[in-house]
Amino acid sequence: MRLSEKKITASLKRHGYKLTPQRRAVIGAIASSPDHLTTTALYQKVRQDHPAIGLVTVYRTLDILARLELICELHAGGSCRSYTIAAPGHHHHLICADCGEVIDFSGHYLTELEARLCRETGFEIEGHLLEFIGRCQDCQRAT
Amino acid sequence: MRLSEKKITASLKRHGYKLTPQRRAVIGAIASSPDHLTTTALYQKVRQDHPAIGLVTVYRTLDILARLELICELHAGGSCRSYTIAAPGHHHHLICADCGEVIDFSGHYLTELEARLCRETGFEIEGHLLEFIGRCQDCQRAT
DNA sequence: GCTCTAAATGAAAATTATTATCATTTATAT
DNA sequence: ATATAAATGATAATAATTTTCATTTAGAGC
Repeated sequence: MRLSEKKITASLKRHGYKLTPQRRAVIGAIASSPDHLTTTALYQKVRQDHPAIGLVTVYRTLDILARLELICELHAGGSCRSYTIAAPGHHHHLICADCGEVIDFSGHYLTELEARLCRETGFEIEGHLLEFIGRCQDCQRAT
Repeated sequence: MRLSEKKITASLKRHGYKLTPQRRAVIGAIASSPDHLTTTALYQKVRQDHPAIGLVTVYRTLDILARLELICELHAGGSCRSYTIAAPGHHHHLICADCGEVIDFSGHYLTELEARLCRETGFEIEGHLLEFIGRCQDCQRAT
């Protein structure tokens, strides 16, 4: 279950951040897209509603949202970093190596492994990222 | 089991790439480090033996090696991209959120999940990346 | 070993992504 | 309504990566 826009703004306020129109616009843009978007893509999307917004503000907002774990940051091939609304505890992606499509899937397959790694390495594990790389149906056909 | 330097150079030749001293130096540097290194870190390491090498050549070599899947590319927090010798089929990392230490661990925990995802989504899965984010023992103590 | 040629290199410039600075504006507690 | 700390946007700075291009070189063929 993805976080709602309302929960996100509530969490921002709870943490003492002001709720500016710019922040609302960024949250709106990210919440209304099912996909992972890069900072630049998001900037362009936000500007449709809010032409005066600065790229820097988008960066700053994403930074805050990611710290609060309200959005999910994904690092992948080439030009790094993209974001999507967080689905708490789930960071499971299926990424198409050709077209870059990202599908999220849910599941808690890793609890046991996580416990074992804690024991064996002394790491304190905070989260995980599981990505499968492959080719989506469309790109398979396109070959 | 990590790929040996010899296997890497053999694969390069097999694919029609020339074996230049620069490429040997980059391969040597990456093979002799147990850690993930960023391009810049690697550049500095290579320059100890080969002071005249250009940063561009390091980029180019890493690019080729990554394409041939002879090294493993890791995208993680902040200043992206680091590399280590590939251990075919294993892309399992334990990353410290504080100091950035990366520990590789082995295991084949995902085969079953992978099969299920193929069935359900029609993706053709080529590989995966499993990262646990947490804090290593040193950084836990440092708090 | 010597020659030739396509491939590789390195210097420099160009792009792109991200972060810092700072004067101005604004959300919100009072 | 007002005061003020926080947020914004323009600009500049930094960092990471890629492109360009003239020069050099690995290695195939003799």
